[in-house]
Amino acid sequence: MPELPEVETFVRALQGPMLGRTFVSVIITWPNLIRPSAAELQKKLPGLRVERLTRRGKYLQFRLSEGQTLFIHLKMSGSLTVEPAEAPLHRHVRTIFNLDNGYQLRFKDMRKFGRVHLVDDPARVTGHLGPEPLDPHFTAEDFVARCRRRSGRLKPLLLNQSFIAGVGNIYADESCFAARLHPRRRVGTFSDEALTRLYHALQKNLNAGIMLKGASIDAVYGGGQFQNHFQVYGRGGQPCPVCATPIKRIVLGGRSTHFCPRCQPEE
DNA sequence: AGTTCCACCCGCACGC
DNA sequence: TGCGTGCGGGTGGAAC
Repeated sequence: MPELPEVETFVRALQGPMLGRTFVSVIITWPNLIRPSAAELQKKLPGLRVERLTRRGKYLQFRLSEGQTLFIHLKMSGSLTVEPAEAPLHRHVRTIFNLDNGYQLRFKDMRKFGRVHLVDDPARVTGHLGPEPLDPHFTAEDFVARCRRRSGRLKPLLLNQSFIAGVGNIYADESCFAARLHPRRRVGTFSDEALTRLYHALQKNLNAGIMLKGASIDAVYGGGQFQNHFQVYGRGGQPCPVCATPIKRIVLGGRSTHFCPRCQPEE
């Protein structure tokens, strides 16, 4: 379910319980999620220690001893908890990582879209990702230049992880609204100024999401508060907070898309 | 001849 | 019962 801010929230919550811990064993109840294979994870992971826990795009990245890296992608419905081994097990837990202190890292994923990767070369998993939108080295000029090399429609481009990493459906819609750009327009039709507005809108919304511990829009992930600050996402038919025109909902690139037809004119 | 774009689709649960 | 929907993204064929 998470986008960048929600994944970041998981990373921060898990750092305390996970840093310095050593994996003891792995229990796999749904092998299809594991890459390269369930057998390989069970063979290689025991004895490896968590040295760093970070995020790259929407991946959680566990830097392990012996140069190994564990990636977890939560996709639409995944979540992670650290619980005592004796705590009741939820039926949607797909992978259980036993730790050296009697606790377990539990990967729960109702829809089974998530992925677990254990690799020696991180680039095999995240090498295709575009820049981090909140990286201070990634400037507005970089963003505009990147846009100038593309020809597609705006929103599908923002959702393309090889164009920019970590942006999903909510933050794309909210950022297009904040920058007053129609999500279906071709990116080449926007001025440098418009794209610079979008760059700042993305940073502002992603940072707000992180501050509020992400958005909780269903029962799978709770605790975040960003859903209370949506301007357009999920608000089809309701008045635009700026001009009171009803928010439109369309399908774009296969995803529901929300915008104000007056604040975000097409052409 | 690549490269880019876009619809489709992958389990599952929930609400109308 | 049935259908539409979903905080993602890989795939493959179509279109530049």
